[in-house]
Amino acid sequence: MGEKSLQKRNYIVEKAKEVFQEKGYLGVTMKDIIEACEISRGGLYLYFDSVETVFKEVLRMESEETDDVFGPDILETASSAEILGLFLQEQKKELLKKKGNLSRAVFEYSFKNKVPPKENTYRKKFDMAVRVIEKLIVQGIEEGDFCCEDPRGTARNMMYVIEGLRISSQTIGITEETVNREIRYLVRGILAE
Amino acid sequence: MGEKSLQKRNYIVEKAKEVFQEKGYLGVTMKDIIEACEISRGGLYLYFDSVETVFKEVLRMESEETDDVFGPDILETASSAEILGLFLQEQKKELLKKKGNLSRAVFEYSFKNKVPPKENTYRKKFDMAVRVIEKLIVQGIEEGDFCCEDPRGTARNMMYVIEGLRISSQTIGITEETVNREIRYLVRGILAE
Amino acid sequence: MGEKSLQKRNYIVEKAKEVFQEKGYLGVTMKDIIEACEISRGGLYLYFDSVETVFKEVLRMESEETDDVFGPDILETASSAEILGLFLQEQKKELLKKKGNLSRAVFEYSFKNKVPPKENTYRKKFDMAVRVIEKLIVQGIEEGDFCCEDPRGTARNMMYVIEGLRISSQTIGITEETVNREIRYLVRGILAE
Amino acid sequence: MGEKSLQKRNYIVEKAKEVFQEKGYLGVTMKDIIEACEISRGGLYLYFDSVETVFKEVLRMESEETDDVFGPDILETASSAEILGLFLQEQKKELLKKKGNLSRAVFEYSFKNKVPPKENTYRKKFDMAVRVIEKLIVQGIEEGDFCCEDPRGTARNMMYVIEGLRISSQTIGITEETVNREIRYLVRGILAE
DNA sequence: CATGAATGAGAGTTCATTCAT
DNA sequence: GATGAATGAACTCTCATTCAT
Repeated sequence: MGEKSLQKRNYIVEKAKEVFQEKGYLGVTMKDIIEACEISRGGLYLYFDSVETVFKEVLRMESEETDDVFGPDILETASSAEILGLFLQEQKKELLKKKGNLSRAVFEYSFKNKVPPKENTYRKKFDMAVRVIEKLIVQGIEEGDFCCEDPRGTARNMMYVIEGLRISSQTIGITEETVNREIRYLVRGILAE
Repeated sequence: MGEKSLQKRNYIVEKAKEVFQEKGYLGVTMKDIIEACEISRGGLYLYFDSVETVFKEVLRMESEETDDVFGPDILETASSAEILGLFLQEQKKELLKKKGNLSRAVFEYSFKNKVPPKENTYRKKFDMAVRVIEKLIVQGIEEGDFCCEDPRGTARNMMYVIEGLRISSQTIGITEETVNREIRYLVRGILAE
Repeated sequence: MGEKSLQKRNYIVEKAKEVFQEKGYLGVTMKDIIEACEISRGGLYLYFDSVETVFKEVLRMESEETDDVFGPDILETASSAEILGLFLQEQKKELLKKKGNLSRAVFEYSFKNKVPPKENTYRKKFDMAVRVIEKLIVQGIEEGDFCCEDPRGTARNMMYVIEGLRISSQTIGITEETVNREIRYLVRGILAE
Repeated sequence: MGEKSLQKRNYIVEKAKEVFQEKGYLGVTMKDIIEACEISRGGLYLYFDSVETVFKEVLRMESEETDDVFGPDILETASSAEILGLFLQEQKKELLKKKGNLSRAVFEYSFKNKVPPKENTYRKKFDMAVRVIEKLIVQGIEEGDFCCEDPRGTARNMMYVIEGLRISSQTIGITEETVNREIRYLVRGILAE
């Protein structure tokens, strides 16, 4: 595949991503993608042979793009407590955003395709986040900001709360105030008095 | 509709429920339900005019059936701490069970049909559970078993963790040990030392 | 079939007639008739085994009812010219009426079922009308009101104009003024100067 | 849509026209058209999304094709009386023909879809015909062949007779002799003695 | 007689997928 | 590479007709 084709492939993935953000995963048809891309039916099949293939690629690109949330500057200058605060704000922003939210699509895809843990990028992200939080808590304790007996358990707990908020925002709906309250609750639990 | 047809209607709902448990909501066709019920095309349409109508009825029946988790005996004899423990075990059992789990279907349905909070039975269940937990915590404090500064916040936190576990069990997959660990973490947070 | 049943049968025909007047013939289903009659599905089949059977009966009853347009009083006291005038007014009223008009149904039925002339009640009515008009013209000539070289041809011409107006009122739509104008034209053609 | 598809589209319209001529409008299904065209289900939907759309197109093409009945040669050399005679013969031929007659379909379509006069092509054709006949009568009077006090009324009368004959040929059935007789009657009415 | 539940054929419509150009 | 016409399977929904009660 030449460079031209690669560009087109990426273009398709970009456009398809918008469709998945809009409509979820189940319910998205090849036709939807074709129309979003304004290409021909056959054209899409040159690059992808099913909605699933496109979606997997969307996920792959997504995970490539979202590697570094925090720039090196922040990591050096800010305290762990501050970084954890930023991290949680980031999570809040993501789970509340209406447009450009792949959550629903990811959920729907996960429901249908039970992926073994090893290849489950969603799971990897979860575990990674737990480790990051844990590390921040440990550092925070050293820095005297936090106080916590079970950093790993607390980190996991935080992530499950975030997952709970994420799914709730897609189902029963939640307000920003609700998220703020939950985050405050989480942080209060580890603050050194 | 006579009593006979009411029986049949219930029969259809029962069978359809199994289908939704098996396949979720999106992706279930009238044909799936027809085959599960072993009735004719037209036969199903006598009772329900769309998959959605059937599903709503499944939910309605479900909510009717699951009213009283705790018998009066338990409520009188057990301590609040014990009841909360039972409640959490109940949640664990439900969110871990492979067969007979409507979670996926409910999620998929919620994604597609954003229901206003007032009519959202899923939300009502959530809020009800928060209130129940809060009350148990307060009583537990009085009974000297628990110690907690913000019973309502804690109750909400517990429910978001449970929601997080529920969605995780449907997506990344979780083991019973994981759930146990999270529940222990939650309980430890309110135990009086 | 007892008297009771006969009553019910007639009731069905009455109600079905309203349906045919409303919706034509093609497009009317057994269900439509059942709903109009507020009887059971099986109930209708006890009396009629198809929409066509019902419609034939509607036509039969219709032709029985519409025998004598003119009372004996009128026939004795009025002049032929006056009677012809009344007859044409009658035709006008019928072809213009919105509700209670079987024309469309009769047309649709005739299209589908080419009936041999002998049994074609619609045709019989046409021929009968031609004869009546012819007779009136002949009498009108004797009475000195009309002047016409070919009474039968004129009578036929009048009926074809009326048929033309009838179908036009069902397709392109016509106003009462249009019908008046045509009738005046027809009458002027036979008036003695 | 490229030229190729335009050809196919026209092909479909041609074949569908035959179906409508055969079976009328109501009662024609997409399947009928599909089978007549020997194409696939989906194939038809590429071009038309309902029976009605196809039928409208049939009518549109029909009206495009039947613009000029009379060549310029005839119009220059023949007398008005002769042209009127030709016109009436043309009408006769059309209303009597068994195959290739869209009348029934047009009637059925008109019954179902009351079209406002402005857009009603069937009505336009009627009005156009009235004007043509009127003009011929006026010219015929000038040429000394005709004698008529109310050319427009007469023209309208002729057209209503023709409409009457047309619907009669589809319902009660008429012979060529009947049509000839009526035409003779009409012409005799305007011939100068 | 009367009911209405049940059946299955058939109509409409959409879409994934292929393939000649 | 790219197009879009073509196919047929699958889905939704309606109705004529039957039949046990």
